[in-house]
Amino acid sequence: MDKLQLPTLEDVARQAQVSTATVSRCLSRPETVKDTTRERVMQIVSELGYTPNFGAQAMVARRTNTIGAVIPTMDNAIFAKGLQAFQEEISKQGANLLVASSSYRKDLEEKQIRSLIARGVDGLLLIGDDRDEEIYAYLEKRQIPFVLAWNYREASSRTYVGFNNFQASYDMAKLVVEYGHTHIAMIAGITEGNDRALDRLAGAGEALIDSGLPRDNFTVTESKYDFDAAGNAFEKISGLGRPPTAIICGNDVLAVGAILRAKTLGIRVPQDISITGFDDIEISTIVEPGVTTVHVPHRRMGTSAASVLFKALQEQKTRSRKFETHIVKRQSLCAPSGPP
Amino acid sequence: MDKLQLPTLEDVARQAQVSTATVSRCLSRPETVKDTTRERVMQIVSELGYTPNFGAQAMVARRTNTIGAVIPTMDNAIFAKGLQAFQEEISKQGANLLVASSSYRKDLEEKQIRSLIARGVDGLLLIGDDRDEEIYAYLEKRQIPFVLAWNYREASSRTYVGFNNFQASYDMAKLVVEYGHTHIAMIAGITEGNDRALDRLAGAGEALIDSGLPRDNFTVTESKYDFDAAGNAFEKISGLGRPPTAIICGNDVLAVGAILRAKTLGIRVPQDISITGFDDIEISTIVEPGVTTVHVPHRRMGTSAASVLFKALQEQKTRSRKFETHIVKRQSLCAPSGPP
DNA sequence: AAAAATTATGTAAGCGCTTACATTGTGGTG
DNA sequence: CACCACAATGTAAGCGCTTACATAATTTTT
Repeated sequence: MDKLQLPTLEDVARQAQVSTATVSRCLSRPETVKDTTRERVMQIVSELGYTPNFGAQAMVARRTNTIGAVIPTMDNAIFAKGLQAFQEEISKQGANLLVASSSYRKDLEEKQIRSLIARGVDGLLLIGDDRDEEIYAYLEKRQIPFVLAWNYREASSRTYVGFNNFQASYDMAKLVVEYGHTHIAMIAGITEGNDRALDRLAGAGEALIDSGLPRDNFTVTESKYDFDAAGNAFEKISGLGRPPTAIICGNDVLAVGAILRAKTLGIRVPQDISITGFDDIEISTIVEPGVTTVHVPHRRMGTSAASVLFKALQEQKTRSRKFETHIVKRQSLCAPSGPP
Repeated sequence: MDKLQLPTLEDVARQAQVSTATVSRCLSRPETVKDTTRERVMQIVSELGYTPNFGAQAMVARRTNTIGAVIPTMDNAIFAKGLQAFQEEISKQGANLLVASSSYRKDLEEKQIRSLIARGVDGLLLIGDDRDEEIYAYLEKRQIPFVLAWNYREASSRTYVGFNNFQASYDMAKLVVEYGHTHIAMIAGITEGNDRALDRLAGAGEALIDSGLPRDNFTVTESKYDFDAAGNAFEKISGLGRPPTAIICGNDVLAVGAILRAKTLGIRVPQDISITGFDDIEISTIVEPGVTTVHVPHRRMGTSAASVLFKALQEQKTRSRKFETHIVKRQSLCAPSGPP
């Protein structure tokens, strides 16, 4: 069977005995058409099950009412919550969301961005800001409004909707020090192409230096965001000659992965070693001990990203939006139990 | 500043001193153009940063290379994993994914489906099959290929890519009975508009009847998919005159919610009461005790849904694809500890 | 080397819609 | 009742692209 021939504006016009212009007006600005005519037209429209052709409409309107989003992965509670909220807001505004994922790979992300633009998205949601200048230039050139989410930078001409990863991580590290820890490790996310991971690493590092701890007391490992990889990183760290008394993790997945492995190894958290997380996703409350972590307002951030983007679409200008984070204390962090 | 005037095919053609047809061919079927010409054209294309206009292309090609998906929510590991895999496959095929969520509401789902179709999606991914006949008629009329995922029905003309929720739940209930439980409750998902939840409820019910248990020994509560609601359901059940010794939960979120509340109430799982889940999402392995649950191959299902859809797009016919599930035994289910 | 076959390119007709502008209809004014 | 203002509708020119078909260039065949 052939691709069905859908009814066109002209079909409606013919049957309603009016011109295509009138039908078009009935649909887009009904108040400009006489009541009796409009009723007759709309009758035919629904009779025929007419729906305007998207391509044609997009072509002449020069917009698609579609927003694109490129996120590292959907399969991760960190982005899922925010993205869901983003989508809801988009939908509320009568637009649609085109999603692509980059698997945390710069090259793939660039490909996805270009693809979404070729698909005619009106605006873009991107995560973080670590990408080639060339991409920004392209975005600029094509005049595509975009917002950078999940991070925030004070002095920047770009539009951010997020929080200060550096500061939040700094605060967490300071807290760990306040608890009395002097030998600290960090399991960071892969920092390559991930400004959030890098900022969190840098923030923690600076806090420890500011606290006067010798550099040697701070060990850093990078790990992929999965339980097993984090577990391996934990195992390596805990096997060190003089293991740290606390591990700051770049996010909750890493923290939970570390805790799970600790259990396997018979290491008690937090008595033997403290562990902290970042993001405050669900699993942090489920694992035992609960993870002391940085709470991030995922949903509000997603919703806000959408509204900022819409504002950019209507007016020309936008302003960044900064969210505050705070530390949620659970059980995975406590004071070190003295020298072994 | 005005909307930037992007370069068109004609701009490229003029600068490369060829016709628009040649430029178009360079882009779509490069092998039909002489090497020297093609190189000259491509040079200009990249110089101008030309990207074909989506609307125009879609209009004449009568396809958008876009697949739509309407899922209950992205903010839930159940769909996130599968959707991510679905998206990856779509992307591999050079198409894009348009996502919408229905919040488990039939009316919203219908709206989203219509909206996606108006946006010109070439095919659709839908979850389950409980929706008005009218929608199927519409899909049929517009000849939009679609697959129904996360469920599977033997005798149906529609295309399913999923598993037998009824059977899987039946098996789980049978297992619970085998362990020796005779008083059993179920915390089901909201079954209204959710065939998976309904099938799981029905499957468990039938298993208990087949096992010869009196109907009165089986209590059913429906609950939203969140920890707190599930916790409330658990509390209600555990407060009954003669509480059941096992609770079969419609999915893992419900099971974990129940376990969490049990802890709060000082009820031991599984010693005092056994709890089972469904879906085998991450949290089932993290919570203590680990949840005995039905493992579902989320990623394979997502990938498969995409390929089935592409096959539908190319040829006309598709076949459903059934996945097998199996029970993963963890610690939340054990034999009842004898009469209280 | 001319004819035939093959390859490369150009011409132009749409695809379905919106909208500026032109035309026609309607009712109010002097 | 001629004239004007305004409302309702129609006409037709694109929007940027693909592609069938026509034409020109090149290679193969005899």
